[in-house]
Amino acid sequence: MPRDGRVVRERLQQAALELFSEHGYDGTTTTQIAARAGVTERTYFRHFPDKREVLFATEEELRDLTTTSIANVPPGTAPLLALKMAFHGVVPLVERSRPLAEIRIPIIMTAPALLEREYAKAAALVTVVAAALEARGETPRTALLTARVGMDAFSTAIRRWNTDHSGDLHHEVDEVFRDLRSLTQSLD
Amino acid sequence: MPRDGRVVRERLQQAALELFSEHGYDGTTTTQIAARAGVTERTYFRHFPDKREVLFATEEELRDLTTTSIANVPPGTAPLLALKMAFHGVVPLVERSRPLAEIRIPIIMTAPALLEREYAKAAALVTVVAAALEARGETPRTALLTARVGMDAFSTAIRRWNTDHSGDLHHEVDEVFRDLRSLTQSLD
DNA sequence: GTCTATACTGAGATAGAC
DNA sequence: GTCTATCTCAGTATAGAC
Repeated sequence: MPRDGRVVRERLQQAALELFSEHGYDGTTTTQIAARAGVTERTYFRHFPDKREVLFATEEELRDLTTTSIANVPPGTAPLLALKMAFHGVVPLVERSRPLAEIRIPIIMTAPALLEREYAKAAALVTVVAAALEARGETPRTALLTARVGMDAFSTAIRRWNTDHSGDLHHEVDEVFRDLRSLTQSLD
Repeated sequence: MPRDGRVVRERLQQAALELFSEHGYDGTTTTQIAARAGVTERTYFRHFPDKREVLFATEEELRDLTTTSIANVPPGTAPLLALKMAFHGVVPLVERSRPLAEIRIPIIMTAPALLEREYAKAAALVTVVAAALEARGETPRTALLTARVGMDAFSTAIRRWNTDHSGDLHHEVDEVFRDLRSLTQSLD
């Protein structure tokens, strides 16, 4: 058995994907995941703090790229526009992740415990985005509202891109921000 | 021991509030909650599906009032404006709930497991709001985006109202929707 | 790596409310 | 008697302590 931590970690992730797909989340035990990866249950919990987290370890890359994308938008850009521009920089990562997402999402949808973790990850991302906006000089008030609305827009774009099987996520991002603009026109 | 289900349920909720405040969420067992309410642990799980849910049973009232408030907005009103108007109808309930919220929120903030449930409840509310908008004739696409953005606005207003100790939630609602309007101006 | 506490589940028995 | 709420008992799996 390889002792390389990264290898073990990836095997655990792969084993979890397989077992959750085969027997469902509730029908799979952490012992089974560990066994299929060739390690003990104790080793599983050294890599992931709980049974759910094995499915969410990919979020870090998204978080980091989002943060740097926001930081790279030219200074002085209005906050929501800055997010829209930054999201275009994140599109390639999301597009690359589609094959994995097509396995992950059906699993997550069937287990309330996993859905909760998904929402928590989204909330954590909003916090990170708000911090990135504050680093650009926005006030905490503006940063938080903008981060929430912006992440709504981006996740809505991704959702439409997935469900409508549309080819271009860039296009969906632009469209959802246009929708956002017209929705708020009615507030005058 | 009283066999009335409602009485037992409320005693479990009260016991949980007390014990979580005294010893924290992790420092409290479901057995202790049940014992303080004068029932067995098994009875606790008859009333609440898990240890967290005892703190979230009040959400139903908010959900129902939100739904009816949206339905009562005059037909033909633009969707985001309709939500803003509906939220003003929900304000009294939120204001009335403040004393309980002041006990609940500090507990929730200290336990990641409770935070996750809070996010899940918010997501469920977004789904309900989207359905209420669809019932008004909006397309699913518009309904979902509007529901997400609208609930962001409302929860941001409530958050500002709580942290700034401002007196009037109506005012915060109006202000956050004005903020939303000006944020999206930059998208042109 | 071992051991244990605790969250949670299922089946069947029992006790009040009507 | 019927129904529903609660209790008893026995167990599994997660997660954390040692």
